[in-house]
Amino acid sequence: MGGMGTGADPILNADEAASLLRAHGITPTRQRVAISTVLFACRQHMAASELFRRAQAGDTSISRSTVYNTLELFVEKGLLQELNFSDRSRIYDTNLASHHHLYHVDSGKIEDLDISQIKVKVPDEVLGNSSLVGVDVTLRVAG
Amino acid sequence: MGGMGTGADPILNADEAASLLRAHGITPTRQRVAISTVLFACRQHMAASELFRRAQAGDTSISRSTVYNTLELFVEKGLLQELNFSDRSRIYDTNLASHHHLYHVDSGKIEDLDISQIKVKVPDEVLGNSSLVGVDVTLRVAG
DNA sequence: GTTTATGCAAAGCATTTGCATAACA
DNA sequence: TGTTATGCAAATGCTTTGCATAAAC
Repeated sequence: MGGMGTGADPILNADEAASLLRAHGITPTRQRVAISTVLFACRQHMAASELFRRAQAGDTSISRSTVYNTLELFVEKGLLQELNFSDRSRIYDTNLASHHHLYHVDSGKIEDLDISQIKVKVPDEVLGNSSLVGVDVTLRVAG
Repeated sequence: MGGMGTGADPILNADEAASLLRAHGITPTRQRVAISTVLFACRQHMAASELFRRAQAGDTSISRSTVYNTLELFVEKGLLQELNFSDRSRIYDTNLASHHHLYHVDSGKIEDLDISQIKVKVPDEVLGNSSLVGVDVTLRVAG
């Protein structure tokens, strides 16, 4: 990865997770803490469905609805970013910084690229009357 | 759209569709011709599921499997491009040229951008040992 | 007559929904 | 008590699969 990050440590224990949630205006319930832990334990991109599976496997049993509700809440509160890969699943990213992606077509792995690593030039003409909300770049690579 | 295209006319009749298919090494069955017609009739991005619905609505009845098989075949034979938008559906593009996308976040509409309209600079370092297969840029715009 | 394409119905998978229960302030 | 969170089970939507039939060469 490109040496980015938000300054937070990659791994959280339960107490740290609770603080993080509170800091974002989220009531730290047992389930939300568990989800945060799974999410930030392995700093990587994770599908909602996979998170549900992992959460169930752990000691804290959590329902599907709660997982989906919670992830949505986390995005709303700025704790996560939702990605746009066509996996027919919701993919979340603990990396909050604006960044691009390197997609390994063979393995399906996704890596982050620092925003500064890719230069994109968008002429005003292409936007017309619309305003630019964001630029997503995905480099597809093989091997 | 950005004045691109592959030189083909936007609208096909049945005979033209059959020729197009043959030119790509595809046996022009009744169903495949019908699918091509729907696909190229409205030159735009279309989801597999929507194509299925439109095809059924038309005079030629086509099964789900045939639609999905055919779209896969068309991609394989270079008649279509499959896109990576996270709509939880397969989206196909009749525009074969390498190009980028303008995504209207409000309406969900997708527009094509000519490859020349966006300049992207990818330093060699970010690729490591992998080789670049493609660059996908999506501009998210509002309003 | 063998290969290739199509159709049908069911299964699979991720997500969403409605409503009842539980936790919390 | 009233609000907020969770759980369960069923429904939804799109895609995939297996196998039988039909069409093409």
